[in-house]
Amino acid sequence: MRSKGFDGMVCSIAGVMAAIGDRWAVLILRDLLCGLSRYEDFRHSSGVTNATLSDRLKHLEANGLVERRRYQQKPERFEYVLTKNGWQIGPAIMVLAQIGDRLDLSGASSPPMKFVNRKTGAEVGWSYIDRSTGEPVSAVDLAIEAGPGADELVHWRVSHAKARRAEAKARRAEAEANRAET
Amino acid sequence: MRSKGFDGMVCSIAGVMAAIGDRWAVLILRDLLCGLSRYEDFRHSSGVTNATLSDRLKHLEANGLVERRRYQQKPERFEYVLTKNGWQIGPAIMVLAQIGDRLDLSGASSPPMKFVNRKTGAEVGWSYIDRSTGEPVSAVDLAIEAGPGADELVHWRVSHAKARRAEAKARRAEAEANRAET
DNA sequence: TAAGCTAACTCTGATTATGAGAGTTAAGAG
DNA sequence: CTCTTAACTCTCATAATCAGAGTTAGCTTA
Repeated sequence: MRSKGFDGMVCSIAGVMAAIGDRWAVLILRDLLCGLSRYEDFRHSSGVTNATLSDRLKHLEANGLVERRRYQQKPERFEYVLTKNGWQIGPAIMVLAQIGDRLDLSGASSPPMKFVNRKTGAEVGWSYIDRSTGEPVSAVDLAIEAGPGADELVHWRVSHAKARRAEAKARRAEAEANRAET
Repeated sequence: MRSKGFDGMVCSIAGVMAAIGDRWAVLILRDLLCGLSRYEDFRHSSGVTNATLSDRLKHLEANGLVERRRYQQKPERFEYVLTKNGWQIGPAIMVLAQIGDRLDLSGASSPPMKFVNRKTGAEVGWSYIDRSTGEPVSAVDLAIEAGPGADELVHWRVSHAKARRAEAKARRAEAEANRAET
């Protein structure tokens, strides 16, 4: 894992990606969320190689997302379980799965996995919501702003993006004008 | 990108991760969602190196998430914008950001970015919802099942996970019994 | 007219990660 | 005494990444 450049970034997204590690780790997390817990489970489930799996488990452990613990002595055997923090990654995996289904990237013609309410059996999805009212919010109404923890780069990103959108709008207006002229 | 093993997997999560590419691509996607669009924007924003950025943009384009287009001639200059499919990745990035904030992985003491409703200014979050009723669903009620597109491996994963949970339960019961004995 | 500058790259060479698979350890099973 | 299982570690060839230099084409400033 070449995390150079990811360390020291002020960005929640970069932070989570660094904590996870790479795409193999995402598959391990998927398996952990399903309920798998052993080295050989992960190997069988995702086809990851020994060196990579071993490394990724250590990384997840070092980042507090996974806990390694002995489940038997004689011979010693270990399993891996999600920590409290590790469970927090769940929603990201679920959203990823549903995006994959929608964009038809699963490799199958219909969803290989589904998420259900274990009490009612109903299918579960997700939605943007207004944090104060709890009302659903449409994707088109979503805007990104600098938060209280923003550093200079984040401010640059947000304001520069605004400028880019303005430029694009101006170009569209000009193109429109040119078309009207002819 | 060593995508060996990711090709041919029947898994929506692996599919999206393969389409995205790696964590640098996630940062590029973040920037695109913010509104940045040019090569130098991405470089400045994420600190990615030339070779990697160039490669990642090509990969995203090849996977239909990003479109490269000329925005001026003399000299020729290009920009990158999200395609319709590319916009679908948005929720994943947002969820990732909010997880990072909650786990305090942003590198700052408070969120560097926030998501708001551009109409009302209210902060936007997300929630699990029941797909038929639209009611919110609690994370503890969420269960993963094999879907209609599941192949043998997915079925194995789901049923094996169930077995693992049963084993863990039995071990806990035994440990409980031992403790009661003494 | 020449030297700088900008945007969007490509190229190079040293370093680091990955994939495939063989080997290790410790214990129980046949 | 050999086989099997679980959880790894080791090796080596190959592929990806980093840092930074170079390229191209048309401005712009002196």
